[in-house]
Amino acid sequence: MRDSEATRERILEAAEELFAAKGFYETAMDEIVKTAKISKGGVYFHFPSKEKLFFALLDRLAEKLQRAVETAIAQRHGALAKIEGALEAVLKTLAGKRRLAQILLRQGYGLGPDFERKRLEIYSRFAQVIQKHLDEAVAEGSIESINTELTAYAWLGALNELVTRWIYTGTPDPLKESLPALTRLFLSSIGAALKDPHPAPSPPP
Amino acid sequence: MRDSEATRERILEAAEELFAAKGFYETAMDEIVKTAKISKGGVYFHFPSKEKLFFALLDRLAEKLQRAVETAIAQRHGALAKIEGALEAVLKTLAGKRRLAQILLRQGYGLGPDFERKRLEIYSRFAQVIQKHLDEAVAEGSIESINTELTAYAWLGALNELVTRWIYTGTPDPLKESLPALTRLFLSSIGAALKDPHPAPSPPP
Amino acid sequence: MRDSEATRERILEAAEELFAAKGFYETAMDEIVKTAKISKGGVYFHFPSKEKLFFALLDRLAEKLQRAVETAIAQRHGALAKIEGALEAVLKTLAGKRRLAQILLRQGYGLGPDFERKRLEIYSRFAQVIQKHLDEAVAEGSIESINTELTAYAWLGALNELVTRWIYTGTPDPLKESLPALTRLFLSSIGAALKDPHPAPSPPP
Amino acid sequence: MRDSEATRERILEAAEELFAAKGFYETAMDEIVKTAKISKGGVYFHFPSKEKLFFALLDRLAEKLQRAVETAIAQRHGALAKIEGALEAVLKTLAGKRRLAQILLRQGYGLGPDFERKRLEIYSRFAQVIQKHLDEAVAEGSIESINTELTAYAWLGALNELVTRWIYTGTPDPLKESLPALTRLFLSSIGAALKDPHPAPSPPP
DNA sequence: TATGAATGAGATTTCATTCAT
DNA sequence: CATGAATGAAATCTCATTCAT
Repeated sequence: MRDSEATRERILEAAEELFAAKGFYETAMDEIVKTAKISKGGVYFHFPSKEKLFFALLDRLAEKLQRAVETAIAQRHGALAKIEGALEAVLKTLAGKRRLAQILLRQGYGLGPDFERKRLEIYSRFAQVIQKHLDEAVAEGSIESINTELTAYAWLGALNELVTRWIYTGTPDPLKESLPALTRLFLSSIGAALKDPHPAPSPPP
Repeated sequence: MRDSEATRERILEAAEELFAAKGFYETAMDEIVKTAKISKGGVYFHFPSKEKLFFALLDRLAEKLQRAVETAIAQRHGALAKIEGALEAVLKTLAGKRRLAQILLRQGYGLGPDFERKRLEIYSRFAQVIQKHLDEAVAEGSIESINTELTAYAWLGALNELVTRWIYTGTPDPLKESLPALTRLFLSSIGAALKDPHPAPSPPP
Repeated sequence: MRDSEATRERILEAAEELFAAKGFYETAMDEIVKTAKISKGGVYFHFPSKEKLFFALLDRLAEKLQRAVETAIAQRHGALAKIEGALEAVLKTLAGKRRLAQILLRQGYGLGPDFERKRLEIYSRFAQVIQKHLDEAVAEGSIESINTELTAYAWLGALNELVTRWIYTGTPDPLKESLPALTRLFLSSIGAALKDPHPAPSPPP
Repeated sequence: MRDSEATRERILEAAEELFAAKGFYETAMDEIVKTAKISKGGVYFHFPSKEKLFFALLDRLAEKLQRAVETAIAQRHGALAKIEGALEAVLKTLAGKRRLAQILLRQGYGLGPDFERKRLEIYSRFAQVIQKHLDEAVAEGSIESINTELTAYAWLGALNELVTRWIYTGTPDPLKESLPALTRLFLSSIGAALKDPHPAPSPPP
């Protein structure tokens, strides 16, 4: 049982590496088999098909990201602060894990309806988290009433595009350079102002 | 000579239809051949490979969209108004041409580095148009100074995600429902207000 | 494991038969697949390409012939006798194995530079055996000093042409008729006399 | 009519260049068309098929070589001298025309029975010339009675192999280095001695 | 005579998946 | 649980040849 899980993990690890680098179609099962140092039959024992393996990977990565976001959110108070925290968590996590970002944001597109459906499902989960906190911010009176669903997806798409550019072109640096600008952009878009993230040290009494 | 161009057109037409519906990898050259009512060799006479055919298609569609945007922009005056016009033009064009939108926004992702490079190149063209007008708006004093490049890509990404959802889920309706909300979102994000097309009842004096 | 080797053998057998009869280009992988009673993928599991399969075959046949020659040489004593023995062994082996001869001597010509390189490599191996024994004969004083390298290749070429004619025209019969004449020709060419295996009636005193 | 012949010549020239460099199968009609700066239909107007074009080329080249040989032979007197002259002529001609040699000696092998038949036919023509003069030498009493047919083909084969090596490996230089050794080898093989090719100037009376 | 777009059969190769061991 | 040889459908691409202009 323990061994089996380790094998499964090795397969997912190999698949992550290869899918991230070359995409779903350009990655052959043979390569995964070789990279994971397992046999063909071994892979098919753990995953019934290449597609299912890809989906399992997607779920795993989405969960990872979701956990990072949830942790960040839990540590802050106030809807707007939570939103800022989530944004920061997403960028930090994706910036640190190129492979994760590549698969979650770019792979699985244009691979036919099944893949698209899966991607929409994953994005929905994130969109709902964002939307929930936006709704709370509205309820709190922190921001004006807006179309929170549309806003959530717009943010997701913007993030996706920008992270993709970081991945492929290397610029601008996600955290140091863009995070404040992006946060400001997002908050502006809902009519809120950025709480000074680096407040000057208050003078001693 | 005239006929030759017609054949080329027929191939592109068939490719557009099939790639949009099933994606690059799930579309076989045989199907394009059958749909275009041409022979296999005929396709390869006009396009040296499946990939090159796909890229030619991408270019053609990008041009179409670009022309629509440019026309819309030319008819308006003032940077902000041009931006609103472009947004409307993009949404109108994409909403009316599902296939165009699908290929430009969703296909060609996760198909390996070559495809991604092509996509980045096309998006750059649009981003530059947006950025140029944002820069003008800043210069005019219509909006505050912001990171216009980041904003341009963020908008593109947001548009992409929202249009994708329209395509796959059918809701919300791009023009009637979302255009005002989206325009407001975008303009808010740069600290500008929507020129009230649907004036709210004016408050009592 | 054992079975795998048998399959490989079956493929080589089929390839030998077909390449010999029709040449490299005129033989389709489909035919090899059918003849070997294996699947297409099966062939490609054992040989990465048609060309590699052909080369593997060439090596195998060259080895076979080389073994026959070496055995014949080992059984004789004296450089000249060894040369005669080798000649006889080559003719006997090739005469008995038309397919082997056809592939080794005629196929793989005019198939492009890669093929020619391979052929030159194989011929070199044989030329070196001949040359070595010619050098020994010179050292022994059995024959005068000559350009042994050139002689080795000349003999190979002569053999090639004659065997080819036997193969295609059926005449003259390689062993019964030509062996003595050819041996005499070769030995004459290096200034040595045939050790009379068929003594002419001795002249009257 | 005049133009037509020039076109035909251009096609043959292009075909010669390409077939020599890459072989029959590796040369596409498209390449010939491009090199000859003519259209597809143009080639097919002059030659009914690729195979026929190749054969026409073979014939043309064989004729060229034959003429060189015949000229050389006509200038000498005595069967043995004629043989020496022919040998020299062949080597000189082939050494000066790599492409000619490549096609005549190496291309058209292993391309299936039709090609082999053609090659045998061409070689026969040369063999007959050699044999005729060998027979004359025997009749003259210049050499002992031998199997002249076998000898003719053996020589042809030897020449073929050696010229091939010159072509592909560049060594040894055909004329300067090998001609004397080869001539000696050939003459030895029929029991004749080389007539000093560079006689010391006879002293004045 | 010449053009070149079009044909279409056929070639090699790939690869997800299976299954006897 | 794991192995890896084998399958076979399908994919992309080639290329000699034709024919309307």
